Amino acid sequence: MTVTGSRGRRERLRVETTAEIKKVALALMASGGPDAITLRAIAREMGMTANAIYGYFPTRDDLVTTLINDVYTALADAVDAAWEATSAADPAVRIEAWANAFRTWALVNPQGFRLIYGDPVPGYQAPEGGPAPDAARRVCTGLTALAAAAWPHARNLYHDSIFDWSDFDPGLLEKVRPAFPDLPPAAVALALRIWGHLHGLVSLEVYGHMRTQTTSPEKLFQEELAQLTQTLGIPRRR
Amino acid sequence: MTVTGSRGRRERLRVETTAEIKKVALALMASGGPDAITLRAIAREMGMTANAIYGYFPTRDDLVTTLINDVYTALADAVDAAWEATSAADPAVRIEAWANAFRTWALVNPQGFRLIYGDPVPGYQAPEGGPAPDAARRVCTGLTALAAAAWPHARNLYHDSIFDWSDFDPGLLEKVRPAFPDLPPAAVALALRIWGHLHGLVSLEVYGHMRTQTTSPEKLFQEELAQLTQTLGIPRRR
DNA sequence: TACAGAAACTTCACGGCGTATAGTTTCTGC
DNA sequence: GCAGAAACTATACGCCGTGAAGTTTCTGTA
Repeated sequence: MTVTGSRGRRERLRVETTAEIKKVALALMASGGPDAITLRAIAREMGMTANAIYGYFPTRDDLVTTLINDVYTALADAVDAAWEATSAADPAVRIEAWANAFRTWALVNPQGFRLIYGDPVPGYQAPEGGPAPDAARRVCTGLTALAAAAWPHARNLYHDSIFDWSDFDPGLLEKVRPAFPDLPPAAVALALRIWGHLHGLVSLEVYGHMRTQTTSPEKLFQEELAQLTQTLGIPRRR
Repeated sequence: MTVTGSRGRRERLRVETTAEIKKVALALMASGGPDAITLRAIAREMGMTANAIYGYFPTRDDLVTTLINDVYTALADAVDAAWEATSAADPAVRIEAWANAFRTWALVNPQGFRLIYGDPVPGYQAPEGGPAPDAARRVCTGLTALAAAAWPHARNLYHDSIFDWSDFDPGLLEKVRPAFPDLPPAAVALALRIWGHLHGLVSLEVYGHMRTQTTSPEKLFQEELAQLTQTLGIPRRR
């Protein structure tokens, strides 16, 4: 091995090419949806043969899996950042910031949202383990933080909760329980329900199903947030 | 034209073949998802050439559009039936019946749910008009009925509503306002929000995103319904 | 009943897709 | 300087939707 590492050169080129493949794939996705991610189109864009990509990803599904991971991570970063940017003193503001960041990200990256949450791509089957679930967990952990922030106000609404820890995935609890030791199972259930609420409204909007019903999905979402904080018993801010 | 109508024979065969194409397409979809709907596979199954199908549907997207219409109509029928099967006297039971019918249909016909609400198929673009929006409207009208049933209890929660009629699609209002003349815009917004809630939870479940978080999505959904009726101010039954 | 024409269907062809196999070029470390 | 690995290309196969042209079968009418 030389001083500057000529072996490192190959490796660097490899990393760069891998990055370019992903970059081109994401660009194709942004302009034509998840289905536009074809090896041949990527190769065409890069001045390569489609088969060259097989040196970097064993199969198209592996490429898609990697992209899902990256995009999901970007979403998790966005909502985390919105959360961190607000003060813990005002739960309502925090929750609204998180939710708005979620929706805004989805509207800015509709194809990314589809990639993550839709049929990702023709016959794609999600692998069991891997890093994409990690990003999902980050989002869920963020949601639990949201529920935790509301819990002091909301706890009395859930006295007769039917949930216990066995109702949840161990992998999720592993992340969540250490972070929020005092939180009961009912709060995790609340977090998942809120996830469902927000996901539903956003996904109907992103997929265009709202367009034929309402002209102002924005208003609908803000109403949702207002009702959410109110339902959670959080005093209105200002 | 003969007495029994020999022209009618051609027509009957035509109708039958059209029906068979759709039947086979739905079967393919049920077993392999929306992407398994290929003209060649359908033709193979029917002992025909793929191009023969062009005599019945101008393009594959038109076939898919027809299927979406049929499947969406089936969903609308299912929830309508559940609604009709319950008494108007107990709004909580009615609402829960409607929502459970929605979720159950989705779990029994996951591929149908994907066809309706997902990326329907690789590059498919939904046409503007057509009968599929009609089924969507039926579902939304059902939801409005749901909101209407709850409105006597829930109205005082929405005194400072920000909605007016211009926030909604005229086509929707055309259906909804005659059916529920006394309902304010806020109730329609509530209906759409409830749609979002239910759609979100069900779609996360159908697409498998819940599987890595909770082991009992059923419990989560029932909790959702319990909280929903409670939030709407409907007295708990029994 | 014979026949023109329409309808139903097949054959052939094109380009696009993922991907397997085999061959070629280019780089790297000794 | 050279063996071997790594990167990449060429060719091929079987899928796909779809267009054009040809063939068979049915049907209403003369």
